[in-house]
Amino acid sequence: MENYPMLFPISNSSTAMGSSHHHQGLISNFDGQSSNGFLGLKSTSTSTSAHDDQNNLHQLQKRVAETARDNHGLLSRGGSIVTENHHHQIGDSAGKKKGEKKVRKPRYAFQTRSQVDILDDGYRWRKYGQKAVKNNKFPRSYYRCTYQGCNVKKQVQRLTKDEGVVVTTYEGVHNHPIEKTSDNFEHILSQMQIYSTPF
DNA sequence: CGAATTTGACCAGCGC
DNA sequence: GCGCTGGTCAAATTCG
Repeated sequence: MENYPMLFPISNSSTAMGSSHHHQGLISNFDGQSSNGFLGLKSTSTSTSAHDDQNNLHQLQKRVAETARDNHGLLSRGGSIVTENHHHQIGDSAGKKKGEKKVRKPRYAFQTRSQVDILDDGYRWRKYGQKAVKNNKFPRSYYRCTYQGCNVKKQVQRLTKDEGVVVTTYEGVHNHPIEKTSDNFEHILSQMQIYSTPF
């Protein structure tokens, strides 16, 4: 597709997981189990169609929640990041070794309000797949970090309704510095502050 | 010309 | 065991 110009950088950058400040979106409300937990910023439509969206999201949550409970400690209520251990050996190709077949990789999911699917977090991603999910008219995109040895995967899914809501799920941890610089929203903000500092 | 996308096929896990 | 859903690969294509 054509690359959309970044209207406004999403502040999901920073150190991703580890930031004490809360993000906009959140998907990890299993212990809280609040109905509007992951829909905090998104007003739940009174329409019954909203059920589909939630259902779809529910699946994602379910998986994440499952492992989240396992880790327990990693999941902080109110936090915007959830961890999930996933098992997969087919992919990665020549990445895994013997022994760890059921290696569960941590998965971090969070929701963001954005018009574009591609959230630039400073890393280089290569799309390796796109699948349509049921109950969702929008396809889910699968990305992978292009850094050698970095098997970090990312998938982006948006809700059928409210295309403004995008669910991004990170899998793995980057073991390399960010290529891009001065892309941090905070960094830009800082500069903006400098420029916008009244005297 | 090289790298990133696109898109269909293929495969594994799960439910019935 | 079969079929569905989700996830990945890989060839072809496009983009820079």
